[in-house]
Amino acid sequence: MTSNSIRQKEIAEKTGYSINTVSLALKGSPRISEETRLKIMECARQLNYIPNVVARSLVQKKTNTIGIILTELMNPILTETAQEIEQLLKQAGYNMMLMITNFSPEQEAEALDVLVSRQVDGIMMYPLVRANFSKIRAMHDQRFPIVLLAGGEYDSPSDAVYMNRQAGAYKAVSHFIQDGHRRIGFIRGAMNDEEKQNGYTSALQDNGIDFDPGLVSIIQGDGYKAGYASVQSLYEKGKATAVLCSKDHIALGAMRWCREQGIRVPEDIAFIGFDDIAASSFADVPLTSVQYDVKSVTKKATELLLKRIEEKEHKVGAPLQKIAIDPKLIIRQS
Amino acid sequence: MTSNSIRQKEIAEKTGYSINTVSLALKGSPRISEETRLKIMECARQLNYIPNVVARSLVQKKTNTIGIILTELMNPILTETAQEIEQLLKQAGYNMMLMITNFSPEQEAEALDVLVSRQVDGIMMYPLVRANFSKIRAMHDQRFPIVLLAGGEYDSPSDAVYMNRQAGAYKAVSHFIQDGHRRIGFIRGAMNDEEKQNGYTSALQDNGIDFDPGLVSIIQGDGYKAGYASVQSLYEKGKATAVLCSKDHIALGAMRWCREQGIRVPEDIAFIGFDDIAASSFADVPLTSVQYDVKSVTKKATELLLKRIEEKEHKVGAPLQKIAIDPKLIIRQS
DNA sequence: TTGTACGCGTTATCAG
DNA sequence: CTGATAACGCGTACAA
Repeated sequence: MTSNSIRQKEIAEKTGYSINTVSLALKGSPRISEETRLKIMECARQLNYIPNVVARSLVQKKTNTIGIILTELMNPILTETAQEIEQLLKQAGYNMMLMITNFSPEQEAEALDVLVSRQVDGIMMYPLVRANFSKIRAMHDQRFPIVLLAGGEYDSPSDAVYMNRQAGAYKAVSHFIQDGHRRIGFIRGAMNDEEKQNGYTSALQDNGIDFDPGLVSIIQGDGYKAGYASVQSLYEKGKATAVLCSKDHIALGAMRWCREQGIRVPEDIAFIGFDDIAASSFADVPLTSVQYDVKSVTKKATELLLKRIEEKEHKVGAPLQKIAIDPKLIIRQS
Repeated sequence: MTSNSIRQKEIAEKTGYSINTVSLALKGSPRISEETRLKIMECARQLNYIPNVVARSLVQKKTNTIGIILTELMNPILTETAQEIEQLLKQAGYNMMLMITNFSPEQEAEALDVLVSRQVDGIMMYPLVRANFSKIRAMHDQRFPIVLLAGGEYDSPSDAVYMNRQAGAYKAVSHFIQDGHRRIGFIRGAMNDEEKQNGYTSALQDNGIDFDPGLVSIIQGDGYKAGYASVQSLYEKGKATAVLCSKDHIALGAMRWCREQGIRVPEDIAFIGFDDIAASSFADVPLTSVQYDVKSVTKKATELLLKRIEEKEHKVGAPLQKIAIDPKLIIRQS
């Protein structure tokens, strides 16, 4: 695009060879003699030749671009996810087109369309809701490589790699129960926390504890503030002695409130969060947390996606694959 | 790329019109009759036609893609920067190719090359070091639209939008001095904090305070841990009564150490950080901080970049532009 | 070892 | 209003 943009044509004219020879020489084809190859390479270097990947993509039907669709970036899990994927893809010779949906089903659908029209070789996405599952299923059925980064509870319409959130919640609640807790609260977001709640309720059930809707609090907005504001009702209303929070931020906010009220953690009330963010280990009372293993998820997901792309190139069929990664409970003092 | 990938050719055959007519009809050209336009649109919808943007880009010499180069993503400022830019670009009809350099000059240079070869319409970057300035200058001189997101202190080789870090540090130190502090420490990272140090030293100088190298601590690695570990030496060695930290994380870590030691903030030692991250307002002693106004920076930068792209399309010349945004000092209790 | 001819899917130019 | 025809820059057969 730069004004001095030079193409293979120019270096062909300059060296006296045909465009074809230039093309072959530049990619080091053995069919070109060492001598002319060097001559051409040297000329290309002097003219500062930069290949036009768009043209190459058109003829090769391959862009070496992967689309990434995330609901947001400010969530530390997704921040790390994006960064890890970028690194892994780069190592494999791919680049990344990033799309943020802001939790909007319309933007999610739009992102899928845009990426397809841009001929990306594959898509990784952190899906929002079921809203676009039919679309995703259709793409998968047409053998478009698409890997979801979540999808435990539901019938994934495509390949998926995910942390088993339900198992994580189950582990956390079981840990509370082992410590003697019977009245266990749960603070969760309005969306996307169904799996965690399933783990919460089934752990209660398996231990013969009745589910009390009054011990579940659904919050909105910033986790820290909402945790700070919502824990009071659980503490007073049901006298919960332990609270599972669907995010560490929520737990940290709640613990802040407790400290200000002179309520001791974990003696008076215990907490477990999700995701094991950095701040959790540094909290006044280091927070026990269900770890989200970003590196494992992104690694598996990238491997799976690249495998799908390769399979497609070789027209190999393969069944839908779902990879669940079991979270660890990082036990600290809360 | 999907197996059923259908092109304008198919819908031309299906409807009996020429490829050309199809192309024009699909983009709603007034030169096509309403009737045939509807017929063609309907057919396209039925066949689920999706335009091939790669082919379009090749002929139009425009990809509607912007390259973003960042040193990392885990820094909350950059996380928000990436997210904001994505939103702004999307609104303007562009998509974003994201590259992370991991603070490596080689990766930064590589990223520039890749983006150019991918024919992006422009680049926004958070530059690492001067290592690639000559390359950037060359690109800018060839009228390649490229906007830097930092670049106060040095002679930017290209258009730039940035927070005036030096002014921020100056404000912070002046604030300390107004409060009666004379022994003011500075904890900074090994790289990219020269501007802040310049502001620090010039504020000292302007107030007749001698610069004491012993009061400057250069740290490495995670800010929180490093702040926690490094503040002791400043407190003991020089009995600093106030410390400017080049990041909020550092200040938060340092304040944590103080609390554990029974040192009162701000009575025994005061702190100011940089960037005003969310956690700062929630700290036990809410942290005074030099705010980084991400939204302003990204907005100005995007506007400037898109203007440059337009100018280039219309072959208009324009002088290099540098936009500095003055940071606010968010005064809290620390 | 090298050159010719054609195609990738779309838009742009010019006739009709 | 519509249709040929030629680009865009590169890669791949096939021929020489």
